[in-house]
Amino acid sequence: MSPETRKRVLRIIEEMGYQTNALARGLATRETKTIGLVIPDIMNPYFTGITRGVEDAANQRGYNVILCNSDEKPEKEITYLRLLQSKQVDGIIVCSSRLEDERLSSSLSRSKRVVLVNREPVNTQMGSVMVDNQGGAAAAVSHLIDLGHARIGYLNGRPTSNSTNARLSGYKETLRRIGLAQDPELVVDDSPDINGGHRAAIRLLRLKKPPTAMLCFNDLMAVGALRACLSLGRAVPDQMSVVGLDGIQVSEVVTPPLTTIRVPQYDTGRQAMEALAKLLADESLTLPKVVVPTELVVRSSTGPCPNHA
Amino acid sequence: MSPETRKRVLRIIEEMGYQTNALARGLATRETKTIGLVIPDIMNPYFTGITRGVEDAANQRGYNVILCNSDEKPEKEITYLRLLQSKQVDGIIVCSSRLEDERLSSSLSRSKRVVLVNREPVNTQMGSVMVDNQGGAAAAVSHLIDLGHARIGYLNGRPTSNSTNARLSGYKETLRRIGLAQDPELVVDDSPDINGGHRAAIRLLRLKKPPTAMLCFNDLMAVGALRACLSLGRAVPDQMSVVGLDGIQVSEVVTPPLTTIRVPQYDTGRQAMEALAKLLADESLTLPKVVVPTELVVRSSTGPCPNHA
DNA sequence: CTGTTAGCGCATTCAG
DNA sequence: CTGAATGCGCTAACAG
Repeated sequence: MSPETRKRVLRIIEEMGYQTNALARGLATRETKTIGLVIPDIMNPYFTGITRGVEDAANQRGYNVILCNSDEKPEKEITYLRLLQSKQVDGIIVCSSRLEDERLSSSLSRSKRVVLVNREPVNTQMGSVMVDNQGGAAAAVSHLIDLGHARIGYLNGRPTSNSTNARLSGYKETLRRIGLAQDPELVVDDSPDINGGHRAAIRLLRLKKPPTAMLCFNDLMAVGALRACLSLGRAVPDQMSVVGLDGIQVSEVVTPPLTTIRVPQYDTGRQAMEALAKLLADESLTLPKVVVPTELVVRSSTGPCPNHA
Repeated sequence: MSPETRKRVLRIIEEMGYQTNALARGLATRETKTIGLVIPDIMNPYFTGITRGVEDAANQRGYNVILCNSDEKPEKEITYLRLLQSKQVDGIIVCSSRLEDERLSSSLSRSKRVVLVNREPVNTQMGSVMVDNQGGAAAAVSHLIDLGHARIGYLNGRPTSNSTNARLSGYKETLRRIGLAQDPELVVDDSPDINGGHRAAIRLLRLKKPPTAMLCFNDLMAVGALRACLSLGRAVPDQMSVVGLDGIQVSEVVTPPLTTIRVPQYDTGRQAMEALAKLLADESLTLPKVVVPTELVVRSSTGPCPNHA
């Protein structure tokens, strides 16, 4: 055909909004430019940040992301994993999976590229992004010890979560390292949200020998603890110090602003996607394993130990 | 083959984790069981709730959702829309689009099923889910008037957004209906976040004749306003009433807890997906158009007008 | 370097 | 009712 006709045809095609069918392309090339993201719950601000980090990094590299909320239910997680693979996603990022190693790896086809967030890889083909939860909790405890606190309570989340265990052991480890007594009644479990924090804090406050400071599994629990102190008439930080973990937005908005350990959610997500992109680009590369650091943010919910002053 | 062999083959297939290739199926059936969700920003708690509502309803119906953050940038939105269509999603939900009608409809192929959230449909083939923003703002103003306030400031968001305009006109409309004077200097624009609210509130508080109450475009701005009051020494609600809009989680956690207009984000998302599913199921159905109601939640940031008492 | 063809893995159609 | 052929729209390998 003449070059002129050709041009006209191309322009018309453009005008009519023609776009190549990505399904057909995917079938032919075995590349969909789509990845799957499995998280417990997008409504949890912690995972919201991760999601945004993943999406930005993905978009930048020409990938789309399919969002899956597992609600920490193993069956839901497995169903999503199957679905994602049947949709031929190029890779999958799984956050805070609660599946046993066995079920997790059997739900993933051997060839699928996977990056785990907040969980040790279950085989040698997965990348991983680990937040330094243990170090974060340790820094929080050290901060309280520096302020003179010796009886430090810990509001634990649900013990089945990886982050929970890492943070708990950061707490215990630090107490031991410093040589402080560990009173088992100072560690209480509850759901990792505001209500759970409230309940757990009340239990601690009603102890015969209550702690002078409380470290909380996450900021949401810390907010609940703040409220518990308020309702029982304990002034924060004068009579009770409270420190959270995560550094979500509410932590700076509550009264008093929360001393917390900032965990860079956005960056975690971004790194996860970058690790996945590396796996996707180069098969034989050494597995990406990144550790995301945490940072102590001192605000107004912690102060010197009253008895100690 | 023998039925026994057959059984064994099927079992092996099952064990090896075989799953049908959704790409190939999609190519053949022209149905991908995937939808696209375009929102400004998942980090905004308002959209987080919508997203979860969409995802739940989608999952329940066997759909996956591709998440797209547009950051309210027209080019980004258009790019995503093209991408989603090239991936042959069955339908698209677009939240708070800032595109002009022309560009929005030309970015969508005529056959694609679309549901708009917080925006009037631009043609007769789209479904829509509208939050009753105007009614919500009106209820907030009425609440303040009932408390005796006559000078009511309004912290407006960016005037290019649909929600902003609806809320602003709810405010103006109510003042007019009651017969209260409208002082233009009582309406200030700023970015719809904590810092924007802080700045805007300061401007209002420094007026020669400051208002006795402030209505804020959203809860984030209201939190900023609360802080502004604190920093300028105005007691809330004794010297200044503040009301927010949205009912996100922070609104109940700040001090004092915010009186606000609750907008059911989750339900908005859910309804949007249900509307889309209807469009997908039945071509000739009357277009789903749903209006989501709002609800006044009175907490502790509003009180009687001091001069009036 | 351009133009043609086979095949990706399904669903659907048609024949047996 | 079961089994083989056709095509979905694209890319890749191939031939001209």
